[in-house]
Amino acid sequence: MSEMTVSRVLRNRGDVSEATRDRVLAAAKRLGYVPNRIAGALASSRVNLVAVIIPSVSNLVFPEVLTGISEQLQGTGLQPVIGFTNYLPEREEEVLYEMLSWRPSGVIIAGLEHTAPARAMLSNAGVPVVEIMDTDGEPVDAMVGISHRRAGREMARAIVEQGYRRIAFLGTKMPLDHRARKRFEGFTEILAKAGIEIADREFYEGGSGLAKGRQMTEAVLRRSPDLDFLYYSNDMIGAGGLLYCLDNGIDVPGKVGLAGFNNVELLDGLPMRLATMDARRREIGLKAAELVATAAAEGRERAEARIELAPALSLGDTLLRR
Amino acid sequence: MSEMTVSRVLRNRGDVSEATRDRVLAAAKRLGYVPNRIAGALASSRVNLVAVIIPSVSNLVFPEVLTGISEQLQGTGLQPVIGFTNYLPEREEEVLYEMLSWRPSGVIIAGLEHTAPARAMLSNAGVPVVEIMDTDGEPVDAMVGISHRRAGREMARAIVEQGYRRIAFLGTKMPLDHRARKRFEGFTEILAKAGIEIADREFYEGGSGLAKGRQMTEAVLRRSPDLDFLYYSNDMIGAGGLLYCLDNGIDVPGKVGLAGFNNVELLDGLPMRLATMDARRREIGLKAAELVATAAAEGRERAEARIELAPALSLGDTLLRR
DNA sequence: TTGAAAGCGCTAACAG
DNA sequence: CTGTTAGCGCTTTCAA
Repeated sequence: MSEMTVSRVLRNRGDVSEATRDRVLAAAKRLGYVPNRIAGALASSRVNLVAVIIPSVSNLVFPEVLTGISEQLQGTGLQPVIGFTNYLPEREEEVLYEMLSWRPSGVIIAGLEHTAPARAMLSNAGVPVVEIMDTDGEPVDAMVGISHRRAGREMARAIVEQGYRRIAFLGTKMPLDHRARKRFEGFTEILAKAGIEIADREFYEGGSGLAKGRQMTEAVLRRSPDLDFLYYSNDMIGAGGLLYCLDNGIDVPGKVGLAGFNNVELLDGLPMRLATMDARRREIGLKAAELVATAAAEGRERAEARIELAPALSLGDTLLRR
Repeated sequence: MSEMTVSRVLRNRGDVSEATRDRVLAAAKRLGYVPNRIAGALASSRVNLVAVIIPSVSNLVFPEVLTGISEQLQGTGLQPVIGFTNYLPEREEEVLYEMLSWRPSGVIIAGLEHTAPARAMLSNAGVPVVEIMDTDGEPVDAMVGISHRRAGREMARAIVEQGYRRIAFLGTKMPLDHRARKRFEGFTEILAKAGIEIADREFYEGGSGLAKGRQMTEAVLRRSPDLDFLYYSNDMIGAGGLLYCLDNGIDVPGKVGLAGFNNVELLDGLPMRLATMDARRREIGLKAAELVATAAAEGRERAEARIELAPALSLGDTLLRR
């Protein structure tokens, strides 16, 4: 029997007689044969891999996106391959180069901001590229996400409507985090329209966590005791802030209102529900994977879509009318 | 100039004159050339990929392991490629097959329990295989982790020593989660030696989170109001339980002591520090990656090591002498 | 339904 | 320091 016949059986392609097929399968199993996709890919110029490039996996944000991607890719024959950038543009460039050298069937990459060489690689990749999470900008090919500017604006509107006036922002140092920056910009834009200026701000570096939220909250309230609202760049530090306030007998949301961002499900179950905004992470993953899978299946070189999901505001118990 | 010279420049191999090198690099950059690793790998039978197979990334446990792996692999020229099994043995088998078909330079896989075909694939892979997280069992090649039986035993000892007697276990349904099961076994073993039987138990399915911890705690305390200790299978549900107790005026650790597992840093900052046990996740990732990298660099087909790290008990504020 | 030949884009090995 | 030749393990294409 020729290797050709074996190849046909293993790929379920072309016509092979039952008898031959069974013999091949039996032999493959007995020998523990695992086909060499490297050779297969080279010969067919088809690779069943989708490159997924995200900043990190400790952020609580990305696991859900990945879940969506995995789920959607099930059954398409495509496999996600994940790479991490640690929020470093140069690292992103390296990872992208590395992944493209494997000629994946598509690329899903977080954010719209990339170095010039990275953008060049993406537009020359010859496969569908979906930029995710953010829609405030121009994608190389397709994008799926929410507008973080809008998210910031909507939260600001809700806060102003409830009568809060002495408002502080607490979040990451932003040069690296474009999405947090855009939320901040949208946020201050609406405040400005209402004649309000950010009363104080507090930034942190390193991992977020409840403890970090406590520290920051203590620091900012000590510095500006008259604050009546704290807007956090994520739920984790927001939850820390909430716990700090409760521990210290600070009336929430009467004396101080609080809001976070992301709608982290893990945190349901806090003493109060933190006001937050759902970033639609899972849906972003699902949709991005669908775009890639469809385009790849049709042999298109681009996905070409712009999908903006609406961030969903939830007021919880910490942003109430007083 | 021959393609061979180009290849040499791009791989930094062999002697090439400065002038030629510069010309090649310039041309590569200008053309946006990205080498085809598929062809390269086929020709050289060298693949700079390390397969990393873990259950999921929403577990809070695995992100840290991945961080350790990524970190250690930096600079070795090796790249981790991650696959998810969702705790399903059949899925693990598929993912493993898929990954091995790319002929990675090494495999890092969570757990010691695999289907027979999966074990066969691992032992025939011809590359170093490191099984991580758990050391209670026989590895195919190498293993790095903690003994979950021992972790359960040590926690039980600490609890018994503090005089607790009416002890409940709260955790996942265990058929899928071997490590939780082993902790439970170690735990009950020590209790039995002290003449104590588990007073109650409560299991859950689906994602863990604070809310789940609250529900379970309420349910178990309602059913068995005389409990004096709750041992949770992870910190997240433990934290939920803690918040429940505090909200309901239950004296912790006076009336009820609490302990979790994992030492999730994110949760530092709760009103009380939960007793827990550090599973040494980051170090496991670091060590596993080091084993693979070393073996791969030396061209060995096996890593052959058994590294058991000691789980570190921290008593926090919820497992105090009363 | 099966087989034979050619070649995917690169690198090992050797020659110049 | 640079070039040539062969071939990695498959799939495509065409012939039988």
